[in-house]
Amino acid sequence: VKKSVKPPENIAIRTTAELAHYVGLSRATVSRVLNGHSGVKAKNIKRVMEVVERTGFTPDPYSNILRGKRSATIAVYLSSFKQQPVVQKLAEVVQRLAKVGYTALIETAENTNHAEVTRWIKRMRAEGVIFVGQHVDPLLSAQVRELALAGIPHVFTDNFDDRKVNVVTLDRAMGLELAGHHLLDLGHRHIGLMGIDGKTPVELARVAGVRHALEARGLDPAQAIVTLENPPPRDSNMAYGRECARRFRAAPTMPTAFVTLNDEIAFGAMEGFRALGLQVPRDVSIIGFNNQDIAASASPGITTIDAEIEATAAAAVDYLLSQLLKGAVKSGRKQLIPSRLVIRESTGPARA
Amino acid sequence: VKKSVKPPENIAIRTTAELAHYVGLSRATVSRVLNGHSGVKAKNIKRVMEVVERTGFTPDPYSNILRGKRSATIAVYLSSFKQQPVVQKLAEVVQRLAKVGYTALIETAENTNHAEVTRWIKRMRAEGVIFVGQHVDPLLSAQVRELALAGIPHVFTDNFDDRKVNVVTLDRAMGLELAGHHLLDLGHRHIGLMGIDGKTPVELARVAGVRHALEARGLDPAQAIVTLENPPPRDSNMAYGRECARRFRAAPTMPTAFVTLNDEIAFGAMEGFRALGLQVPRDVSIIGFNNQDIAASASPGITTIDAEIEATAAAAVDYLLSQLLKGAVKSGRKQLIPSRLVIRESTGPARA
DNA sequence: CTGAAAGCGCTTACAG
DNA sequence: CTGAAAGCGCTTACAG
Repeated sequence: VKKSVKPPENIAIRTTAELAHYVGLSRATVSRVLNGHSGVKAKNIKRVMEVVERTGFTPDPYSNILRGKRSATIAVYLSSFKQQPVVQKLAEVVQRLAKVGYTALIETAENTNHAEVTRWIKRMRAEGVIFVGQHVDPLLSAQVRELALAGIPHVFTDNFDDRKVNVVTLDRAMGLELAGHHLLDLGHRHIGLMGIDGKTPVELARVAGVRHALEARGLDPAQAIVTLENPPPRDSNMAYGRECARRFRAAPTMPTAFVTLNDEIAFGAMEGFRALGLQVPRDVSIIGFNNQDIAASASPGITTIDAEIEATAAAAVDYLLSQLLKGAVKSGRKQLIPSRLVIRESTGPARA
Repeated sequence: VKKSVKPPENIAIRTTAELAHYVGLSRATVSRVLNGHSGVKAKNIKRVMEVVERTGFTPDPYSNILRGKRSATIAVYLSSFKQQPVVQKLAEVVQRLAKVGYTALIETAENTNHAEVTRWIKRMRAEGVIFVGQHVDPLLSAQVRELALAGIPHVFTDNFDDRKVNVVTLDRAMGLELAGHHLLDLGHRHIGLMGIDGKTPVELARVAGVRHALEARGLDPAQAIVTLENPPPRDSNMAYGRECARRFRAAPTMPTAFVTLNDEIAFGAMEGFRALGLQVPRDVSIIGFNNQDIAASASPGITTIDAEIEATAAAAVDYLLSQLLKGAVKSGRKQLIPSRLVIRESTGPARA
């Protein structure tokens, strides 16, 4: 064992072989020190660690992956980069994965064909997949099944229309039910819907939430829920809200309260009603959805249902990790994240 | 060479060795086919490709990285996940990298110590780094220098206060200069600043932009630029804008036009002035910054300076790639992305 | 035109 | 307590 000369500060150690040579030990022993194995002379541990700390040497992760170590990598497949909430959820997921030592590999439906998802995931040796955003391609079902066969677990963070798929998503029905009760408590008896006209499962769940609240009070949903016969086109959310306000005002039954698809529509509606001489919440109450910045910043602040992006991302990541930990690939598990109503100033007592 | 039996559809081929065995050839030949090398019998090419296509086999990337192939990986280091524009720029960067075959590895200053950035990048074998968001830690300078020594190129997508560092960022001074000229064209002679009170280099550049516009018309900036002696605290941008409006209204000199730090402040200011009985743009003109959704959706639409997030991300990625391509690590390069004024309805002729 | 062998960097039985 | 050797999956000189 030759004494190591006091080295220059900028010495670069790139491999365990170099490190071993430098400290006058074998690669095996150096590796043992690096991995904290017992049965190495204290003197040698010290000698190795001193150099490691000084040079910042870290073993090449790729050789270990090659040897069969897990890649510590999770694929995140986005519906799109263009949508604000999707990107926000992505950020949350990436962050949570990082905290438990996983690196996220990100891909979009915009770049890759849905049919290639599986191949991409396998090629990258990802240990699991998280789907973020609204994925609609039914081909994805087959892909997910193929992944399961390959022992790769998955989870969707938004509704995906397939019984066999794992989904963690916000309980929107619950959110709307809370909104409904809140408005009923305030004495409202006619509730207008804005932007919730579609027939998608997600939107139907929202309507069902309002209906439940009404039925719980013995009210007739068919009579209490008011929709526009002729909703305007929806290019800009705010403009849509403004125009909805105008049309509701002109409609035969003008409700005293509204629930909306999102905060921007709610904001536009507030503006619209104000322009028509109505005051919020004195004359009209309005509830948003998502609890975006705008809901807190608007004046009056908008009562809204929180999107629970953090909780959803956390639950999705946790569920994926639990599959990974158990080495069990699950399917068909549905988890609903409870909704939360954030009460601000845009809702008030119904006018007598 | 043994004839391959018609295989079951779900055969799994995981390595070139398995593939070679399956088609009755050597790993070397299979590898040649996989990499499109010439000098393989057409019959054998066909035989291999047929199985590759059916099974979706892709060679393990990690073994190639181990052999010295580039990792096709770029580190993206964020200041924070909490800021909207940072996350947006991240999305743009990730997307652009993906398009040219690079995978982004994402890390935040929130999780990692600035002092560990270099180590993280080296450990992950990233080929380069993109810094996104406002990084303030001066320790980062040393890290970047260390990266350069290791042959790893970098670029910042936001101002970073170090001459030796590569930066691609929006020409904010130009944006404000355009805003200034626009307002002067409309006859305004007193321009109020909202949210641009700080003494940071970025904010000083903004003020300089307005000053240039004024000086180009022979006006005295000291007289034309109006600031609040007592700006309110800035917790919420919208609330800040509203309160600024109130204080300017009460101040000795009430400007006829305003430039603001961002669209939300502009929005709040519009609300604030409206609440005071002033109309936009009849009585007051207001210019935002960033061209966020809210600027387009507001009513009136907000004249604003586009943040050019896409152009900035594109230029940053391009610059990093060019370094990678040339194998040359550069330093001290500053690139300004030209600003663009988006004229909407919140600006109009100065009242006589 | 094809195959056997070497080698990328690491860790872990195995042998001492 | 330590080291020489094997092996992860791939590609590429080298030899035929």
